[in-house]
Amino acid sequence: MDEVDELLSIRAAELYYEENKTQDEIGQALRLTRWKVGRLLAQAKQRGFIRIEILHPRARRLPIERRLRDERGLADAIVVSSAGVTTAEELQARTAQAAADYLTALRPVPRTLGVSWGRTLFDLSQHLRNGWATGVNVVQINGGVSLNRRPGTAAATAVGIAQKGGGSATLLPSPAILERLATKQAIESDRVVAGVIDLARSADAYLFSAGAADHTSVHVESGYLAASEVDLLVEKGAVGDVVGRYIDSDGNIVDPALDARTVGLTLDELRAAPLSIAVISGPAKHPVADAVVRSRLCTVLVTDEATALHLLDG
Amino acid sequence: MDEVDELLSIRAAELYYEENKTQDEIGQALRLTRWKVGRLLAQAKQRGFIRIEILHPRARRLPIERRLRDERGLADAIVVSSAGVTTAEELQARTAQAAADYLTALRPVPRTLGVSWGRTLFDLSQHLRNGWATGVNVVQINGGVSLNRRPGTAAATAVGIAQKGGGSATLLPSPAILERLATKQAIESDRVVAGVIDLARSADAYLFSAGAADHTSVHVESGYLAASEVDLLVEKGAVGDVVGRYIDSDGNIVDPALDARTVGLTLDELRAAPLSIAVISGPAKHPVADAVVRSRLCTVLVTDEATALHLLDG
DNA sequence: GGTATTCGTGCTCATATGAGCAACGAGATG
DNA sequence: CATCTCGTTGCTCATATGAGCACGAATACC
Repeated sequence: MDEVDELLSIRAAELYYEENKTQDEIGQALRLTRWKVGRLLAQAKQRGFIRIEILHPRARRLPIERRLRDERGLADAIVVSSAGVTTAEELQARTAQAAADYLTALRPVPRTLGVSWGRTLFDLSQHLRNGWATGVNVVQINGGVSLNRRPGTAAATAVGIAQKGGGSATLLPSPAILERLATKQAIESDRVVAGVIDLARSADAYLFSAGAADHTSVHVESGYLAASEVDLLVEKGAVGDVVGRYIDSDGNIVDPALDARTVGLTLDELRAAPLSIAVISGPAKHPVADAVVRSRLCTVLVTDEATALHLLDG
Repeated sequence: MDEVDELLSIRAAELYYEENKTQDEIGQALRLTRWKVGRLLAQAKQRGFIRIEILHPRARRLPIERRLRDERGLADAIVVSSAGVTTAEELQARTAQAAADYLTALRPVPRTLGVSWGRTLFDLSQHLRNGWATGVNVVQINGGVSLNRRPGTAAATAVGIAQKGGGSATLLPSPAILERLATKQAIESDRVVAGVIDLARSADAYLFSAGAADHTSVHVESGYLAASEVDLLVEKGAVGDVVGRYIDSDGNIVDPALDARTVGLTLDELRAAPLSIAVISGPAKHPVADAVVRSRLCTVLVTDEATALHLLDG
């Protein structure tokens, strides 16, 4: 295709897409046959001169979703468009909304749903519609009594998802991380706690997010970890946490001693699940998202466009 | 249109524009008739959810061009797309290229073309192709011996346009602005200078740009005006200059005494021309562009998308 | 210099899409 | 409660578009 044709294809595209002319009319205007016009338009598209965007908070990027499924072996992928997004909150809200939509449309409806907690999942619980399901029981899969500010978001997340789904929530009455291994073992051997964890193991599906390994982490905010401890984990290769457990870029536990003091489902139990939905968005979480997908911690990923492209490029 | 339909129209748009499905296939996927799908897509478009952009340095914005013609009474308007533009130079280059294209396609070809000078027109002269016309004579319409750096761009502009158009250039051998009125009158009564100005008055078409009233002005750069003098003009309401003459937002001369010392075509002579092409781009020139169009200094405007929208909004 | 090959062109035909219309149903109105 | 009105739906038909094909010109190759 020579330069003249390139210019003509642009002129044709202007008349076609901006002026809504038919290819025949364009042909008359540019002194071309309508077949030539059709070919010019096809070339303009094929060469990437035409960009079509869907501007809507609920818009998804289906081609990227397919690439994620095909190239990264996911059972399903939901990628929200970031076109027109200005703030990080907006991106988070879009992703949470998409995850809520996915849950709502999920068939068969899980009878028991294991959930983690955190900002993203709380947001998700807020975006769910009342009656999104009829009779879904929710069980927490990792410890989560918030120590500092915003107490109860962990509980509110599980309870919210359950109530709106016409079911009830089973909370895991334990801190996320304990200071001493003996305490953790004692708690896990408690009848109630052990019962909840057993129930969590039997869930039909899991829903969780991931945290970045930095000072904004909910673990720091909630007081389970000091900022300096996170720095140490990063030095050991941590890229973020999943259900409270810090992993490196290969999805391996970074600090086994710390992990042993963490209450809840293990990562291998999560990996064994037939349906585990990860909801991860934002540039800060690109490394964790990568680790989660590579190490097959989830079968379904809900994320944003930029994160998805990061996963595909790397 | 209720919320459900809005969501459906987005789903339909995804399948239509990103997955290249037919409306019939989309109907099957979403359990709708193909007519419903067509209507949903039409609504998505009409509500502005679908954005189609043409990404190319030569792309123009025809709907904006039409609005400029219709709403601002221009004989013609060329608006280059600023999609994907990152630097000011790029925008300038696109606009200059579009003006060069316009000149090349102009029919009837002007026998004599009056030109101004400046960065924009120099850029334009560089973008013209050899042989863009056969036998166009170019005449300078305002004084333009550069005093400081980049000497000769004024001459190079006129000569370049003429040579590439198979004609010759007639230069106006005079400074743009003289220090004393008497000197200006003396120069204008010189046989050669008077002849050039007469020729300029008889040109078939004029091509000029406009300068912003700030310290980046070519007049400051060329040494005709001190930065402080420009500040003074701004205080008196100047928004920029056209062929060396400073105007306010209504297109009136800001400083008649200064204007009397400026050599070249007057603004009223320019306004009387049947074809005068202004090439103006960049955010800094929004106010001058407005003044030029409002006061009918040009019949044809070549500009960028943002400037055009500024003219239409205000 | 003749022949083969490739590419672009204009066509036919099948398909996708949009305009316009009649029938239907939900809600308003007497 | 009957009727009216308006908006929605599924349709028919006209039009716009894309796929595939045969031809001819330009280029490569023997």
